[in-house]
Amino acid sequence: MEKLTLQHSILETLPESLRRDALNGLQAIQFENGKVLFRAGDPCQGLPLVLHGSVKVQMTGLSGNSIVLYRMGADDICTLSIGCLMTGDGFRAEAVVEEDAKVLMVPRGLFDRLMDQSADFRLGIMESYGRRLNDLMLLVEEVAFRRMDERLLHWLEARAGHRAITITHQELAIELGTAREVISRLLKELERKGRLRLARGKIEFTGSFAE
Amino acid sequence: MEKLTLQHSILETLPESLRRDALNGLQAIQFENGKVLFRAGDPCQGLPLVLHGSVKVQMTGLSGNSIVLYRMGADDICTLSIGCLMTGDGFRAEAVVEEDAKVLMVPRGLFDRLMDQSADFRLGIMESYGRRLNDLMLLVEEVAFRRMDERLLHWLEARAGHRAITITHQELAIELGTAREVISRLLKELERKGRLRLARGKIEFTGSFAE
DNA sequence: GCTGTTCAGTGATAAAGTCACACAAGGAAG
DNA sequence: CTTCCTTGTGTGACTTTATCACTGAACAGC
Repeated sequence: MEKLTLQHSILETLPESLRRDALNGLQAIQFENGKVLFRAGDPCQGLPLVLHGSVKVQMTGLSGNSIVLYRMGADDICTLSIGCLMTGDGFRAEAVVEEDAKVLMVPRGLFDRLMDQSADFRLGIMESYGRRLNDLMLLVEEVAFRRMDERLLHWLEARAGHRAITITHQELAIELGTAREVISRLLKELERKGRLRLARGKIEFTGSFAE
Repeated sequence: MEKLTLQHSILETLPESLRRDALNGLQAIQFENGKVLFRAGDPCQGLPLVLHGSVKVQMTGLSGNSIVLYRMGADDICTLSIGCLMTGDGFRAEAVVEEDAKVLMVPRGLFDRLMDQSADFRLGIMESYGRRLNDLMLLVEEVAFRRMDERLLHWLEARAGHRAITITHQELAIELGTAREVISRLLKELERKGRLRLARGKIEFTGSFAE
């Protein structure tokens, strides 16, 4: 029954013997909300496979500002780790748990073996890499050319399913890679337009957001 | 003697039989300056291995502005192509030859076979992916948090080995993902400070750049 | 020479980032 | 219940970038 909670699609495709073998060398680690999977500079211990929960990967610039690069959810692979695992370099970014997460850590040796013996595993890794690269390219485009009010609106709309969300302006600024003041002003503007209502640490959507 | 020109480090590590086998299925393609390897939307034909020359990969936003994401030089791999090759999606970016380049095109079948049979090949691919991901992360950081004058100066300093460079303000704007006018003003400012001299389509470095 | 095209310079204005500070909400300790 | 402290928010002033709308200079091809 413990095994049922260890399912990750990239392991499901393995031939039974290899899969059983792999799972023996692995153990799921439970991370609580707010826990840090790795920090900038940390060496990479292994490839994390996210079983469930949500982890955000963000990086901090020399200026001290931060930006969220991408998130990992159920059935995701921490692609960033592979590069660090290969080169032995430390991480450039940090990973913070947003929703309690369960993670499998695949050590270097096992990773190499799986890459060697399973074409499906290789395919899964390659696809994951491709997606991540695409995500980052889109992020570059967004940061370089999109206006902040559009980006904020887009971010909010993506979560407007809820009646309200719990987030501070500072956290929202890190999501979009800007300054807290900018977010405060844009949100105030949206409140004036009647699209939402602001409270300390909380944003309530009103009318026009619920479509 | 033709073979001598087909060397690429990732192929050098292959066992002799596999290598000979691989090279038979490959042919080098010569690209002239200005030629486009692929455009946004194009499907991926195979994995390009750059033998020599220089190719820049850039993307264009909805707004019509462009930014250079990274460059590939001798012995590089077009990592971006792998993802497209795997998922079958079209490219999000375009690749333009800057210096006449010779490129080997590895088709999907051969790529799979090399991934299957050579641990060194896999390692090379993975390292390349890791580096590219790091590059893009750094680019995000730069675009999001660095000031344009610093970025321009940094870009110029990286090429100050030459006495002068041939580039238009528009091309420089695409390098940094900004508008032509911004570059024109910043360059004018640097000229006023005596750090360079401007001419149509050319920038000459003076004094303080040559260290 | 003329003519069209590509490049560069610049003012006006809007958007975004930075700095500095005021103040309000909520929790903890007395 | 006060008082104190931390955290979160609002805002003015100013700088840096982006965008728009032009102008004129440099060059290429008749």
